Amino acid sequence: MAADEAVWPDELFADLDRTGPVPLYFQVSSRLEQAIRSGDIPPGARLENEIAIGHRLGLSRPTVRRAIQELVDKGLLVRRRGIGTQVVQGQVTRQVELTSLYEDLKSAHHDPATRVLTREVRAVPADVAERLGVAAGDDVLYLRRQRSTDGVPVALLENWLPGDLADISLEQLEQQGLYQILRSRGVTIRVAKQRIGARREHGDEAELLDVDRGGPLLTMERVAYDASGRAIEFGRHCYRPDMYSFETTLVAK
Amino acid sequence: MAADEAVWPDELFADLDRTGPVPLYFQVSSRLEQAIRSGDIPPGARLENEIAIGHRLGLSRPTVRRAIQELVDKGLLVRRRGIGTQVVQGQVTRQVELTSLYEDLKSAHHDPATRVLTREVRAVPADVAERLGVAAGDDVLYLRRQRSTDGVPVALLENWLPGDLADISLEQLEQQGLYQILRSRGVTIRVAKQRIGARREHGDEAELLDVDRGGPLLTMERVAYDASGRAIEFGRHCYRPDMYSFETTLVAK
DNA sequence: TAGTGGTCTAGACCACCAG
DNA sequence: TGGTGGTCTAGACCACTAA
Repeated sequence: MAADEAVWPDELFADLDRTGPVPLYFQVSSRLEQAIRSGDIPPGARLENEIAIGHRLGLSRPTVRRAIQELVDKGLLVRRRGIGTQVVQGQVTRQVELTSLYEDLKSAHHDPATRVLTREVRAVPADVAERLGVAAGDDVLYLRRQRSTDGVPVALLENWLPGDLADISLEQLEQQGLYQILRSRGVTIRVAKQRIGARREHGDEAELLDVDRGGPLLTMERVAYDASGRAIEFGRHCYRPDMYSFETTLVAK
Repeated sequence: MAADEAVWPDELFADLDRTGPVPLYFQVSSRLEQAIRSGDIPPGARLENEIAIGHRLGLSRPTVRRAIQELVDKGLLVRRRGIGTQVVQGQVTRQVELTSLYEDLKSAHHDPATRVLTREVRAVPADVAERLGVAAGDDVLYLRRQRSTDGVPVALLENWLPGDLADISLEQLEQQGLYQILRSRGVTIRVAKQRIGARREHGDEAELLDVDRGGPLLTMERVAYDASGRAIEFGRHCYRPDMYSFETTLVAK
């Protein structure tokens, strides 16, 4: 065994649950991720080889491989043929995930609040109809919300949803994120396509976001689709750049 | 066979190369991707089940599964247990990939050009030293470049590289992207962590980017690591928001 | 009930890299 | 030369969905 080989506590993986609904590869990868993020397995440490890990845990190599692959995709591990698998150097950061801003802020231990500025059913604008895949002139639900965290305005959110989702209540919107509401209605977002850019403030945005007139804003446009490929939501958001930015980890294929 | 079942031309997959270095799953996924992007397999079409595809192509199910998974991860296909695999609705967009801006622009059939504003070895600033993981006061290569496409300035790129990469020539920098130069030296980027934001123009940026004084700029900071986890490059870039934005496809796990 | 994808096994051969 | 990850096979059982 090499000197820099990681030898994690056996008990960390001793109690795999083979009867429950949680996949074995997920149990392994999530515990391994926790061990890395907590520093129990330090940056630069080498893992045992895949077959040895499998033997140690009583798992086949493909299952171990899949667990490791999860963390490679997250940018926590690096694999090199002929060398082995290592924990990456550098501090680990959170991924851009398919969650709403509300959940983003909540998981960062802030106190998010939503103020609904507009909620009405109206005819869909032409540019939105195209992105949402609905017929021109169809009724859609239009939302405009102001999102704050710890009392400071962070974002202005404009959203358009197909007419059959128009019965989302104002109370719900003030207490939950949009994606959370959709999930509770059995609508699950599977794919989203988004574009991040910047532009100058205009209209009432300076007042609502408490920024300088004509100052810079970070913008995001997104179309979200459910499992059947149907467009569920089109959003056009703008953020206070001193309060919010997008983090991503990219992994070469 | 269901009415909406996709039956792609057999000849599209008839000539799999089992001897060459290209993995079978990659041959399948790339041809399938092309068929989807070209519209030969239309949005909403259902694929055959995995075992049938495997039998048709003479491949085992895990190999077919992996090919399909590649396209699911790219947001081109959606899988549902008990239902099947479908091509997503909505136009397909390009992924944010681990390439440099130069290659981004070049692949979009534009004509990118680089003007090197500064290229010198200097002591590393404290904030950069931390991100690059080098000792305070170490010599690093500092680059400042102006990137244009079709004669219009698009971005200002500031980069810092460890001292042992300081012999990158000015001629190279004006003719290739930074990542391309690094690859030709055997340095391969494997993981990058980036943050996208916005801020106000300041200093000489208005002149160099041909934008209004104090106008909005799209910004990106990035640390890139090689396979061993060593930081290879720290970049601090700003973009003309009317000329550039970041597109991403997000897939729920 | 029949069909789908989700997971898992126990092997195999290969390409690449270090010593 | 020995060890590593990269790829591939040929099965198996299960959970979920639609008819």
